[in-house]
Amino acid sequence: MGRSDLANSSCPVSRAIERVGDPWVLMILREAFVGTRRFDDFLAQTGVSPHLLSQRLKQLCDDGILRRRRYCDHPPRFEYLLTDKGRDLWPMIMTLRNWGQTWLGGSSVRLTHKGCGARIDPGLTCPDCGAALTARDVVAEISEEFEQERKRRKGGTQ
Amino acid sequence: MGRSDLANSSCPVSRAIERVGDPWVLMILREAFVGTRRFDDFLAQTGVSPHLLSQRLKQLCDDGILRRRRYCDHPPRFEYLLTDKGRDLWPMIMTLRNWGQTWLGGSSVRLTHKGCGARIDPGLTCPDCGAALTARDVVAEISEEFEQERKRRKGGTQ
DNA sequence: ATGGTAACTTCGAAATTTGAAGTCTGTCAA
DNA sequence: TTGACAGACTTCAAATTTCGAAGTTACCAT
Repeated sequence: MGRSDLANSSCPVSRAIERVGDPWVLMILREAFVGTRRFDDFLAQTGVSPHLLSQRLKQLCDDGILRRRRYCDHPPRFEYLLTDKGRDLWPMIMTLRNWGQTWLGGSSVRLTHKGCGARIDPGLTCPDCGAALTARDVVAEISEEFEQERKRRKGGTQ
Repeated sequence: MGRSDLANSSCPVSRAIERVGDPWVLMILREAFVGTRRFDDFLAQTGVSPHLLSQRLKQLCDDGILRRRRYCDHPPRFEYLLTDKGRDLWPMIMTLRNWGQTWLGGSSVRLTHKGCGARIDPGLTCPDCGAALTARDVVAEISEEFEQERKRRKGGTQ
């Protein structure tokens, strides 16, 4: 398959991984959710090299996850803002937080729900009955297309 | 900072990214949740090269996310199983699915909640009041330690 | 003894990443 | 009017990682 083919897979998980399955992209997103907008701040807080940061920001803009906005004309200055598509990746970062805090220890980040004021650790729930969900509680049914893709690969062809 | 320092950060998100913020690790996890256990099946279904697969599986075992179990003595044969720590990464894969399906289009994966039988798209909710959550609904308060780490970096030192 | 399966390992070429240094455009303070 | 500074990058050589094809080890079946 090769990594660059992930985007064309019949699996929505693969397609998503192609866009955001990169440590620096995830670090950039974490920062964006904390309010970071400027190149040099991403640089300092993520620890990525300037070359890579430049590449990744371009890629994230191309993918519609961030947008580059000129916030000063003279001299030209730019900032990077989350789009709706980008903001919808917040559960990814939350899930990383939850897992990191549960299984990796170390210092923590506390979350408060503005709506009800409770201090929370948000998890996945069934939108229908409200029950908390784990891997065992859900059955996944993949598309016919994806089923075919898997069989083709199992055969060893491609 | 450099990528290898992520593990020691005061941020639980960074620490998690160090372990699972890699496209092949995520693909391996996706497969594991679908029931894949054997080397050659991971190989075929993820498209990773055998060398990298070997490395990543080792790393995932070291991190306690998978465990390597001998399922045949003669000849020696091994399989890779999710641990509790690994199974707890299921929300990551779900979140990737949700986002990929919403924003990237293409074929989909349907989920059914065993408990209530409903076809669902699970999202994050407040465990206290049950409301669905987005980035705007939650305030994050970072640890004093992490605050310090950020200030140090902002200064340009390190 | 030939072919097949499973789980890997090896290796050279190709691609990516790192880190330090430099560039460009303009502001501000002395 | 000169020099320091800020922000947003770009460049480049060296180091590291990844790719893909081929090979290895250990068995079983025919």
